Amino acid sequence: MTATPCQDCPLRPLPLFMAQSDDELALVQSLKRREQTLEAGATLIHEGQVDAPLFTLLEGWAFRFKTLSDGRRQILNFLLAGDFVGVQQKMGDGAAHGVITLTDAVFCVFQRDALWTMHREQPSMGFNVTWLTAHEESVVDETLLSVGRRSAEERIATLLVLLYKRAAALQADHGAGGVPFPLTQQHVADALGLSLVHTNKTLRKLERRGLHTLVDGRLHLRDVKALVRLADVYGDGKPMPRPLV
Amino acid sequence: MTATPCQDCPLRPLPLFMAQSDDELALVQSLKRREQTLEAGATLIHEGQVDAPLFTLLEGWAFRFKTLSDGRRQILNFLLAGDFVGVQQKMGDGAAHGVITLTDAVFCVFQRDALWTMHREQPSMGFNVTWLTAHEESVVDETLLSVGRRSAEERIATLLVLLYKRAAALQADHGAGGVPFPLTQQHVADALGLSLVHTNKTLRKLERRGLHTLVDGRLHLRDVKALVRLADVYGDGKPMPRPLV
DNA sequence: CGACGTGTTGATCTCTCTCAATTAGAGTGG
DNA sequence: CCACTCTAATTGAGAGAGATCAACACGTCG
Repeated sequence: MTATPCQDCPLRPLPLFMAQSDDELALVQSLKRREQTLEAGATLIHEGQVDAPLFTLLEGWAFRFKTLSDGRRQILNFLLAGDFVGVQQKMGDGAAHGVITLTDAVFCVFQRDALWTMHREQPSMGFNVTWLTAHEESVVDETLLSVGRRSAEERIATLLVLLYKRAAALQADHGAGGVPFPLTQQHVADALGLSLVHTNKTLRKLERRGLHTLVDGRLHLRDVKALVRLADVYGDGKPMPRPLV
Repeated sequence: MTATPCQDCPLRPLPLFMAQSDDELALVQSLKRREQTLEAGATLIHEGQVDAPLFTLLEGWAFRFKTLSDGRRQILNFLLAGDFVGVQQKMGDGAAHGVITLTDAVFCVFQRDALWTMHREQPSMGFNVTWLTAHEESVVDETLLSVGRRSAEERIATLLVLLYKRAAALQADHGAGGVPFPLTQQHVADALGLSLVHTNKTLRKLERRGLHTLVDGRLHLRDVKALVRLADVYGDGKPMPRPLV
């Protein structure tokens, strides 16, 4: 439980994050409650939980999800280092989604009213939070497009390309040596609205075609061109620089 | 083009919206550029458009969508009076989604930097925007759950229930006499990731079973209990009071 | 009156799901 | 060191929900 001072946050050096003023840093520091370490597969937020605090994912992978009462599960999006969790259930009846870790993970925990304090004391950070939230929505939008209108092959290609880009952006080598891929096929299935079996078959098909390899928890894209063509994603999909909160 | 003063905004009396201080009203008023009236089926924002301003929907219905290059379209969510449009494409490469009206509609247009000004000058409003954005994401989350994990019947039931509640909340009679339902079956199909034909058959099946009626552009829920059971939505789905921006 | 958009219905077709069984690796305990 | 167990990945076979193809009905509108 040795909380890293925000000043030394491991996220700060990453090119993905914008510089913070001293004031902003001090404010975040003052709102930070503690750090929370969870092992892989642990639940950070239960579906329907009330009063969940706010989190920033410092290290590791996690995902947000919703389930139907008979157990069918839909993964809403994946959370990587720097992602913000918990803005949604602010106010009102509790979390509409759960959060579970994919790997051992470290979260930065903020008290519940931090969101408002941040807006009030440092509007620039409030603005960043708005932007971050909007950006997360656009990620969900893209997944909805996949699940609603892409074939199984296309969905998988899209997921591989987008997750690869996000993970690569967090690495020094920008993904040259592949990126960690801590999802089981069940996670992929739940994220794309597919069955486990069909996910497996489709994944194997793409792999046999030489589009990617997936060994030992690491993802390599072997034929980005073909994957992008399948995925039909706009632009180069590179994430924009994001504000750090 | 007689712009309504925000003071007299038709949205304000609605129970759904929170009271605004005079300062807040004055600020919004100062940021408001003009009103824009569009007829049904018109494009407010083109997919990929850059520099789109911010909008609030004052009157009518619209929807956000994305398309694949071969024309397959996914509707991301529906916009009703009071909804905010355009936070997403702030910053960076342009809108990731398009917006088209379903009915004749009136939008309140804000200059592009209004988002930042609002945060800076009135943090309470900035906070509201964050919250509104997060809330919209949760609507998309719910749709993703539908499209990913619900059967065609369940998806349609969910859409009917949720749209009904949203529309009813905007009416004085709270939906007693049904609510307007300006979607064609193609819209329903595009929102739920179904084909037009299958949407029609499923819609008819539910209607024949007496769960709802859909005549003359108005939706009546005849058996809410059964619809909710099919939809498997948590809580009573009633929208929470929302901040007005 | 013909063109068009929307809704409706029947007949196939196929993509994806479900069921079932097997393999491989990682732990655990004897 | 060897069962034994568990989880994740894999593959085949059959079934089914939903897609596609094709017609037709109805109203509006120029």
